[in-house]
Amino acid sequence: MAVRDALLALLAAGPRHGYQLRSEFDAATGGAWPLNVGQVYTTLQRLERDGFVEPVPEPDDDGRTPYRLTDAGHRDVAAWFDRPAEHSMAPRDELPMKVLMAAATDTVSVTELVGNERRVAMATLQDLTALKQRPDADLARRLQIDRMVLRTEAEIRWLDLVEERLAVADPPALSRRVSARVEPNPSKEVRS
Amino acid sequence: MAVRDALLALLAAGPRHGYQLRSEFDAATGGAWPLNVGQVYTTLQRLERDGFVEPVPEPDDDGRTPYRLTDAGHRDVAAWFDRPAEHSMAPRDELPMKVLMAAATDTVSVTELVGNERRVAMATLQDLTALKQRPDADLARRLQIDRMVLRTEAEIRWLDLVEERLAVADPPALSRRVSARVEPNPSKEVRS
DNA sequence: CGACACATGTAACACGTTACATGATTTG
DNA sequence: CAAATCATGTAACGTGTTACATGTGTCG
Repeated sequence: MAVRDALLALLAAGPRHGYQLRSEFDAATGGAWPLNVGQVYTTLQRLERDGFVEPVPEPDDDGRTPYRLTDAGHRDVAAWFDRPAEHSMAPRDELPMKVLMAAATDTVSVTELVGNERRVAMATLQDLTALKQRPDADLARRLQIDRMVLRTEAEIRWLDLVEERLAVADPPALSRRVSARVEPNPSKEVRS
Repeated sequence: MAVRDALLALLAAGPRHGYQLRSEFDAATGGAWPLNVGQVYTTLQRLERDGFVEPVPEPDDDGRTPYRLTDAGHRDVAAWFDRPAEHSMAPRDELPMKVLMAAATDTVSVTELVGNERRVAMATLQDLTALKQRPDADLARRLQIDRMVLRTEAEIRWLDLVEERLAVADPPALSRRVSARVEPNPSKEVRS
């Protein structure tokens, strides 16, 4: 619900029309994650359907109809800002998913996978520091770059950890095989 | 496409039927992110529609019909494992979204928001280290906990950075138009 | 004039997710 | 027997996302 929440947040500063929301969103996020204008209108419709926004009764001078928050909308924005962001257990992320599946299925070499990922991550790190050097970036952009740097460093350290714990029984094979190898593998798991 | 990819990866180890995939998924991810069985069947249908899996011609001894990868499916899994995980610019994440929107709209105190988030993050950190102590966790679970620890630490450092850069012109006001109260917001329970 | 930004929308689809319906089999 | 687990599926919804249609105003 990222887009939804973001639009509500922007509307908390006052009535806006669709196109305006798009440009303010771009400005706020520093241009990363370009937002398709159509999505703004779609989301706006859905928000109206759910009673969080409403069109301003009297249209603009130029026929544009700005939207404003309803009371419910205001409450929703406030709640969103108050509620701390979810630090999900995040196995949904692609990287841990890959690592766990590689470890579980034994169809790919975990060490190779980890090695690749680490190499890519370190390259990313270099790109990021290069980006940070350039002075043309605005504040939002720079903050996001910093976040990516910290995140990538954490990811690399995690990959080290994974290797440390999983590399034990993994042969240093060069060629990977992803093939159907049937193996009676009755794993029972008890949910906590 | 996390679920989709994960199921394909599991099927790379050999034909499986729906229920089996669910339990293996749970086992592989250590039980975090419980997967609704229905979703397995839904995803399986979509995968069949797209030509990545197919039901095994001869049903099981007990009438269950396992699915297996097609050639396209095998190629897809291999490609998934080969392709390094997307390190997205990730402004879609809730935390940076909140911070950037707060900074952009000036309807909430950024410092308060950052303070809250940091407090929550540090509480999470404590919960996580407590969880790590317990010996009942399997490998997958422990790896994910470690990842969350590293990630949370990175997030905290980022919040420090944000404060450093944004706190300049931000008055220590207590209430704004959209309140950002500090509720008795004790250590949020980490999903166990 | 032609290109381009402004501005609004719709249709269609993908994926994730939950709730529900329905049975067979096992087990206390 | 009753409850739990195994097992399969469907219906419905929500958000994100893209492609497309359409029109106005502006500026070189």
